[in-house]
Amino acid sequence: MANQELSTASYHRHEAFAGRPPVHASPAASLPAFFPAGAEIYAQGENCRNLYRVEFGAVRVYRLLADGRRQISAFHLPGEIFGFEADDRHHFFAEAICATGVRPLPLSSGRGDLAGELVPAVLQGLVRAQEHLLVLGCHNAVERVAAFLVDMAERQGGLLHVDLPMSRTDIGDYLGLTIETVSRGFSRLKQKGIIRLPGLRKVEIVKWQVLQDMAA
Amino acid sequence: MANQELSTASYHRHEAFAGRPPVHASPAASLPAFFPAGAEIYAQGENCRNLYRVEFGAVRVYRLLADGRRQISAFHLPGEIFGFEADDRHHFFAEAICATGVRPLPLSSGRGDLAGELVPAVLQGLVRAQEHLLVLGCHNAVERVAAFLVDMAERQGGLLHVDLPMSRTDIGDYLGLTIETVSRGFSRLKQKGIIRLPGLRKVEIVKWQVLQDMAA
DNA sequence: CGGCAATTTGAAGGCGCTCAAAAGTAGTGG
DNA sequence: CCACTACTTTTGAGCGCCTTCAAATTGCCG
Repeated sequence: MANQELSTASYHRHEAFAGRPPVHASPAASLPAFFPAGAEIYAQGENCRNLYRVEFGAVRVYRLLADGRRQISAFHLPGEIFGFEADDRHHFFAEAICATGVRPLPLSSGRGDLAGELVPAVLQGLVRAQEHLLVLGCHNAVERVAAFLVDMAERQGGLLHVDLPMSRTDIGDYLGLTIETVSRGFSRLKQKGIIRLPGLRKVEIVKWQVLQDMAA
Repeated sequence: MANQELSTASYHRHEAFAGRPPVHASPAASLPAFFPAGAEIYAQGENCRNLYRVEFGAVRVYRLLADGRRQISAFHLPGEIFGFEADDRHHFFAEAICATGVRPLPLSSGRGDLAGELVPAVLQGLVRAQEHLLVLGCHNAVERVAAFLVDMAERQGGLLHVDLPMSRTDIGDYLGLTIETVSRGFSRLKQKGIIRLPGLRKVEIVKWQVLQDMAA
């Protein structure tokens, strides 16, 4: 499980960033933090110190059950804010999927340009969670994979070439499926000519409309 | 599907309320509205006029797929606020499950005691959605039913006698199961002595700890 | 009591899971 | 540059849980 994502290669690729000044300077925001692949950003039970905005890379937010089952509740891509909690404790784990830069945001600055940015971010998180609920509650395996690809494509700017920073295991734990079933989903979509797989973690969407219809 | 819930009996039980003055008088809040069982509170695509707080009864919030599949994303019980959206349109349907009173709340009153109440309510909605995601993603049929009962019991004050205003169909569409599987889940729990079923829509929890452990 | 609808129970089939093995990739060292 | 190794991903076969279809039962109200 701790795998190639921890390799020195992917780490060093962005290592220089740690010393660079913040890109989007903001009076209220702290300096960005760098996390290598697999690194923990926060853990369940920890105090909430602040929120986070992804600068580059990708983050998985998940919960664990006593018997080891894992539910990834969300992936977060650059520009997205995560780390909201109802009280002052984290109820989830957050980890960098690949080499990732994250900017801590003040938790509840009474004033500041952030105040107007936070409520929409929470609402977007709620919308995403509800969309995900629909997928888990109503969709079969292939439809879930299709919905996942459509979502990732839209969040990467609507391009037809999608980069998946996460492993099949991550996708499985996100979609409530095993890695084998996820893999079969990809294969089925490829076999039907809906997508192509130029690389292990690259997807090219050939028939966008068909894919979107499957995701319903 | 439109069933006994629409019976005149359950309607008239609370009919007198419509003419009663608001219980929790608040300068910013409108008068409460009454909805008989099965009545639509708002529909997907409608403009968001306001939020709502349940005064009595119960509400189901759901989405429909083109082929008729339904995902109930949340039930709302007295005291809870619902109707949040990311933009000015409703993306869900909301219906009264039984005879229900609902108080419309101003959408974004810049000032007023409501302002401090809204953000926690959104966050609670987010927490609930994420908890539900965990259930749909990681739990089997019996565990889902157990989790549902635990949740309902806690939201009704932690009592061991739980009233379920919703039908098995509603529960199935909430848990991503068929009504038959939901029913078998109840039967299994009853057979194991974990719950008793004094009535069709009444549950008595006998072994709280066991039930809670199943729900993980 | 009789009729209707919801719920429960039963039997058979399908989809996804488990177990297992093969194929493909990336990184390391010769 | 190529072989070797460790890992992820893919593919295959059999099984189990949930769904589907069907019938029996229960509860509710006229």
